[in-house]
Amino acid sequence: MSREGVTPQSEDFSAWYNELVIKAQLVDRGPVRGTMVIRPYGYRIWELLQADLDRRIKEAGHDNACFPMFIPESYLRREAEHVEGFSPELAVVTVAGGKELEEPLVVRPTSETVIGEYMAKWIGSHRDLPLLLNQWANVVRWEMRPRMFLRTTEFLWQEGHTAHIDEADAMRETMWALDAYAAVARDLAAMPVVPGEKTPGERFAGAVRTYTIEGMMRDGRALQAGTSHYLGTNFAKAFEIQYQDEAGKLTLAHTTSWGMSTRMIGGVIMTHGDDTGLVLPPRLAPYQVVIVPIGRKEQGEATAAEARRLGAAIKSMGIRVHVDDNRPQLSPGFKFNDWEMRGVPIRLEIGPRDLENGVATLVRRLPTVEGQGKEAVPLERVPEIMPQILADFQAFLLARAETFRGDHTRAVEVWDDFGAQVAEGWALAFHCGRAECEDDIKADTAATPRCIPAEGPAEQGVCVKCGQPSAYGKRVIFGKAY
RNA sequence: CGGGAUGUGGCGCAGCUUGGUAGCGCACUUGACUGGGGGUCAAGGGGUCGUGGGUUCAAAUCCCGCCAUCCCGACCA
Repeated sequence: MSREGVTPQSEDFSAWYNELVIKAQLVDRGPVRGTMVIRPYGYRIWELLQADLDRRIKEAGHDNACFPMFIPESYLRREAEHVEGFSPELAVVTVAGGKELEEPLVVRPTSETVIGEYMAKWIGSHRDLPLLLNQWANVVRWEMRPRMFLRTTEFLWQEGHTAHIDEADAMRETMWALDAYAAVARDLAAMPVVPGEKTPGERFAGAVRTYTIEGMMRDGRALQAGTSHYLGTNFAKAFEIQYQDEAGKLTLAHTTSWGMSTRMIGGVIMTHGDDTGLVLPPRLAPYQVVIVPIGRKEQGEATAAEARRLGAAIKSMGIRVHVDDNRPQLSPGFKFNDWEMRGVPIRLEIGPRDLENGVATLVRRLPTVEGQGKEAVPLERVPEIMPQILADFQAFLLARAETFRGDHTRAVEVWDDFGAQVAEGWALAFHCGRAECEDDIKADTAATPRCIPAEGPAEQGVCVKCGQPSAYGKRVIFGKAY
């Protein structure tokens, strides 16, 4: 790792990512394998995501709650598929208070089981439904191969858990959550995503149907950025979540669960970042604007004073701004590079020359249609134009990501073209729907079915791999995934 | 769990082959100059060399064990 900057993304994407998350001060390595310390700069991004999603969740009628992180091991066992799916990655506490425990405690990998137990307790009548719960929590999954944000041993997320009177209502809920995730990804993260259903092989352990939003990273790989599950009556059976219907008959509830995690931050990094470092969409940037005063002595005092005054004016517009006036040991050039690496959307420079001319020098993190290089903006106009500049930059990032995804997605008709396409991006292909066939494809190309896109046109064909008739009535997106 | 690598001031590394005073760059502290794209000079502070044992007059260096982390593959939000 060199002192200046990061390994260029174009040279080694993986090294770029690993260095960048540390150097941009988003995270530090945790003391335990696979864990991360989320530093203030990274945590602020999470808070911004969280604030928006939490608002949506509450507006749609859900209430936040918080369940214990320790789950009796026996709970997990009650749903056969669920326990089978999670067993390999559980952290289990067997000793506590200096004594061997009678029943081991699992550190929650997700909370369907505990919450199911309490749903059963709290639901009696059809009038108790729907029960709409959400919790913001940390969960632990002992993953084989950790990667900052994308797959850490412990991560933060939100998990929604709901119980409904019937399948139709539960499915409405499932799709509501998926839409909310797509909206957060698109509107905040400027990350275009494809909503769709997972194939049976990729389904959540214990779900009847799993839905996902898939984003494309700048190396062409796919990232599952949020999932929503219709759990049918699987957990209702296991935990006896039932209600008396209007006729007085005891009936199983239909449940859902849905989650979005700190992985989304990894998605932001890999959707927008470039050789220079992070590129943060304004709506998620801890600092939307950074002001760098230039000059020493009296000049420095004057520019710093103006920078602070301008900073206050910009802040009063509701914009997150930082004045970099407390690091006299660093040269302006260093600061420029530093803030670019850390992904700040807009930089304002105020030097003696600017002051003479009554302007600030404005620089965008990337050249956009609105502005290319540096431009001088009259000081008094800066605050009023800033909201639009930020909005334009946000829109530019989304459009750029959409273009990138379009350029790296192709329909593939024959197996000979498949490998090359998934090396670059996504392949839209027909598939027979057989799990063994998915496995063959994965063994050959490392690609997996990412989703059956909700928006995909109805089409029939033959499986790109084995030639059998296609399933699903449309093409499936294949890609290499994180 | 397989394959590869690494553990030496805060960070990045050299030193190990051939045992003998622990070194370099960056960062940090102080001062001066400098400041519009990763400054210059000067003077400083800071290290049980991952860990346990062994060999030796003497171990960062040689031998054995252990631990941890990272990277690449098989599982996953």
